[in-house]
Amino acid sequence: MVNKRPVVQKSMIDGSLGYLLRSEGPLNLDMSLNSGQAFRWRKVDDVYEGIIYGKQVRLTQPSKEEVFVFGPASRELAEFVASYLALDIDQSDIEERLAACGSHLQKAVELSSGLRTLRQEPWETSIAFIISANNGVANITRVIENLSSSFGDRLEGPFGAYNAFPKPEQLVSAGHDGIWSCKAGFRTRGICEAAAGVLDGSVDLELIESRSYEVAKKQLIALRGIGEKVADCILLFSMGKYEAFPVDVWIERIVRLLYFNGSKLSHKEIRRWAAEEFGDIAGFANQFLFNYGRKFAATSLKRDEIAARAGLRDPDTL
DNA sequence: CGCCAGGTCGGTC
DNA sequence: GACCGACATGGC
Repeated sequence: MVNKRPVVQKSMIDGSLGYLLRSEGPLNLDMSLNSGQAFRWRKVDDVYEGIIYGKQVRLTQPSKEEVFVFGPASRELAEFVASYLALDIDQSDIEERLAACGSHLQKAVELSSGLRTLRQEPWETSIAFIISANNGVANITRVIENLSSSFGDRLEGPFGAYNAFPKPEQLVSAGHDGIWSCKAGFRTRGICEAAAGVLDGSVDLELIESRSYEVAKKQLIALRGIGEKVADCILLFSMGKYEAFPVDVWIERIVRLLYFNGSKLSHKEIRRWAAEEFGDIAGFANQFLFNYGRKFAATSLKRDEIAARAGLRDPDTL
């Protein structure tokens, strides 16, 4: 799955110095940064500004399989960016294998070719997806921003001041009230406990990452605010466990519609089905199916219409 | 007012 | 095991 190291070279675009990263296969930077995996990227024209490993970066996609990292980025940072974007993953191979899984996946891949599964930082990703529980993307983004501006380090970057995502000790000293004031709601307790655990060492995210998918998932689920779905998101988006298949409302809808004629199906059954169907690349399939499901929603394909398409009389069975 | 959002938890049966 | 209501918050 992982082939060559991505090519990183010093370069210049429109008079700006920086590094050019070459991707292994299709890449759609815009889609990859705005597909609900990451919550802190801001777009201005065709330039994306974000924070990777605490460093402020600006990216753009000058051509089909390239990313430009605006200077003054070091080679080391450029390589972090390449790793974050998972440019070393052979995306052509992934997309071909998924397309071979059937016409639905083929369409889903066609729709979102170049959608990468990012390799983010486990700590920030864990908190972000604890926040995601029964929440909308706009709200999740707002809470993460509130936490960062209230408790993260205020830093001067090459493109202006910015706030790093708070470290565990910063969230611990923020306390329950501090986190609550960031509008985290009932997820506050989970955030507090996760921060305390990581700080005192009883929760070791690196160690969890080094375990098998099954063991790592059990250890994550032991934490408050992390259930099956959130654990799978953390495992997939930050720990390279590509067999993880997070099942949320969107995945449930699209899987039921495309593969089960709209009939009811428990989340457990969906996970089992995905493991059977996609095996070690279920996580990539999940990303494409999720985008596919969201696309339906964007084109105002609501419950009734989905039901009609699936040939159902009762949209309530959806 | 209602329902929904990249769900989880602590009850029940 | 499985099902169910409560849970903060904001948008529509």
